[in-house]
Amino acid sequence: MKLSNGVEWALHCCVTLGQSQNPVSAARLAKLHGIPPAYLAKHLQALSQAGILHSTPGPVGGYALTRPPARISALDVVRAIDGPEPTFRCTEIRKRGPLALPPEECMNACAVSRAMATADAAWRAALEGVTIADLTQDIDADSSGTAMSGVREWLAGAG
Amino acid sequence: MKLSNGVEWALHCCVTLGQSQNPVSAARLAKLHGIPPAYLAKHLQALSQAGILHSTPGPVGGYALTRPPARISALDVVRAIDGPEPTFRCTEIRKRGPLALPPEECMNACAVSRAMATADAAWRAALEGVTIADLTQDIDADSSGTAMSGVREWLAGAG
DNA sequence: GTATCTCGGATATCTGACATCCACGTTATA
DNA sequence: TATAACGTGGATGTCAGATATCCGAGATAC
Repeated sequence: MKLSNGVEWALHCCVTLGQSQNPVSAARLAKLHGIPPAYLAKHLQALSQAGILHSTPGPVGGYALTRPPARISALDVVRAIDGPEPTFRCTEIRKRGPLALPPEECMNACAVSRAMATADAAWRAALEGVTIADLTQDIDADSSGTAMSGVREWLAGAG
Repeated sequence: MKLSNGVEWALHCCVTLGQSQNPVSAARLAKLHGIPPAYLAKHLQALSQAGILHSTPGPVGGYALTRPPARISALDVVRAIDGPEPTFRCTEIRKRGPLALPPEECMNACAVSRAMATADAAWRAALEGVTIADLTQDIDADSSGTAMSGVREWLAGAG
């Protein structure tokens, strides 16, 4: 099991966009983070379709957050990039083999599926409790308060 | 992100093995659950290497649990099948691009990585709280107490 | 009105999961 | 002792999804 690394890019991009009042193009976001521009564009599209980012076409266009960083959770970003499907998909083993259960006894999810779903819910709850604002603050604290001001300067400059 | 469906098979096989005092061959486990025998054998090998199952070669051989079902957690099985790697791998974005941080400021994990690791720990903790014995009891309750007796009968018979 | 910059969807490549098979060592039974 | 049954490990083929890229549609500034 592996999480798409696009999630990491998307989270960092949301943190960055929280530092800018003007739209930032996909190309500049890619250059700032040192990642492939064409591929990042695909993930930004997903964030846009999920309602996390607002895109403005034309010159001086780009992407911007649709709401304050404190109202965007890490779970929102993960769902947008990785999809809403749970990590575990039940194959309904109990309906197969010589001891297969009749469909009328399989109305609710099987015990294995329920246990995995509970763990999945715990994972999602933890992600829901972290916002882009939290991540921004933590990243700034890690750098002794220089990271975000550096980002703002870079965004203001020519890049 | 997707969890290998071998995890589902492995959990069901552990529940089944908990109902048998004698070793059960991979072929019979596959037939009972209606899944491909050759592929299941691969996963059973992983469970054996992880110390969850004990294998006995030769005729009347097969697999058996190494400890009581109450002492085998769902996390043990997931780790054996899916590997110990966390769901999120940090690409160290902060070391790339024009604002790359020097290595001496990257001694500890970045904020994004920490947030994902926390969620991952919550997921694993939830799985650790569920044992094979719990799953067995739940499956039996779902079937009004007929499922496990049916499994025991099938294992005792020729199959 | 035009040129330019942007997003958006369609397209190609490539890794890893899924699934299978076979030769080998081991063990119980005849 | 010979034989049959079983797990072990490696090699192999197949396929979905992630990775990576390109070009057309649309909007804005000049």
